[in-house]
Amino acid sequence: MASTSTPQPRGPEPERSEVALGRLGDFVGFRLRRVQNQLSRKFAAANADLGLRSGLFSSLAIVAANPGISQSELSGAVGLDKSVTVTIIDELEKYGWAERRRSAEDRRRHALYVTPEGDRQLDRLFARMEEVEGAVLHQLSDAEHQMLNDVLDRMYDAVVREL
Amino acid sequence: MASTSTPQPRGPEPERSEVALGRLGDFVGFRLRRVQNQLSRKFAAANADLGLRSGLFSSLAIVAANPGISQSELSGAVGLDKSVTVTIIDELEKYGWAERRRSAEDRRRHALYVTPEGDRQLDRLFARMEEVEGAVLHQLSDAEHQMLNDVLDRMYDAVVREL
DNA sequence: AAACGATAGTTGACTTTGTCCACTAATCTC
DNA sequence: GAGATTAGTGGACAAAGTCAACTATCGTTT
Repeated sequence: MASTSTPQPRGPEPERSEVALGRLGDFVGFRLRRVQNQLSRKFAAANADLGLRSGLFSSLAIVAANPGISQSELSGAVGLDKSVTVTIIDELEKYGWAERRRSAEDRRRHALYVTPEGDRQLDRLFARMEEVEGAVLHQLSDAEHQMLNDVLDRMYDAVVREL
Repeated sequence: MASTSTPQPRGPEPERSEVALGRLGDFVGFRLRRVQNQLSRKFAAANADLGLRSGLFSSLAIVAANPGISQSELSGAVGLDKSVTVTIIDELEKYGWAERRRSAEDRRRHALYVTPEGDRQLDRLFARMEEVEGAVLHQLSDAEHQMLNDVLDRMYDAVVREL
């Protein structure tokens, strides 16, 4: 991947203006989206040099945490379609960060594993992510941070359970 | 940090395939994305009958809260490109929910206004959004809800300020 | 063991969404 | 008035997700 030009994720700059939010400000979903948009924008900018496809990082992280996971399970965990997962694993293999191994018990399955090089890359990515989040989390006390994680987990459980 | 990452020795026991998050669980951005994805999915499903384009709802809400706002200002507020805003306003006008009026002072600008019908539609949409969020927020105490909003606002201010 | 349906992975067509660039009309500056 | 700037528009393009079909394996039924 030496010759291709790196795609630069740039977008409209976050505007600090005096626009009223109105009733929109009463909803958590709006605040959530706002923060999350900016965070992912920052993370993409920090990793623009690598030209990472979105979803690649989390997929790699999930595989690392679940050695031998199948592509279907990975799809479910990351929330992507199976077909998208295929192309992500393709890229991961191309980079040499992960590999497919046919499962011995069920030869339909591809058991996924992270390579040592993939582990190193993951370390780098996690470090960058920590850096990006650090500036934001610095605003929060430890208790608030903990509360936030806890609340978000409960919200996630609630919203997932009712589907 | 919350209680999520649990190293699982995945044995050949497919009781309930719980996927480990690993280090990913240490990041707020991940949790944020997770919850927000599910929430917006639910909201889209609740409004599938209307075939709403994404961003249309928030645009309408912003116009309602800022009568006479220009398209550029709206773009900045919602975080979309100007060209995208154009097509959104096109749709809003087609539905009869909003309208462009040429500004008298600056004839380049389109001052945007929500129609009475648009206001009624907005009421319906806000009601649905409340319904969608209600199931999730029900998990939270009032104090937690308040703290969540406060924390998210501070995070947003922090991430916006450093650009 | 042959046949059936179900599952894992793959591929390709299609839609949606966002980004970028060029063009116009109007405004502002000098 | 000339030239630069801004608001809005249109179109080309790329990234990303959805969907349906297809192959190969597996499990179960008969």
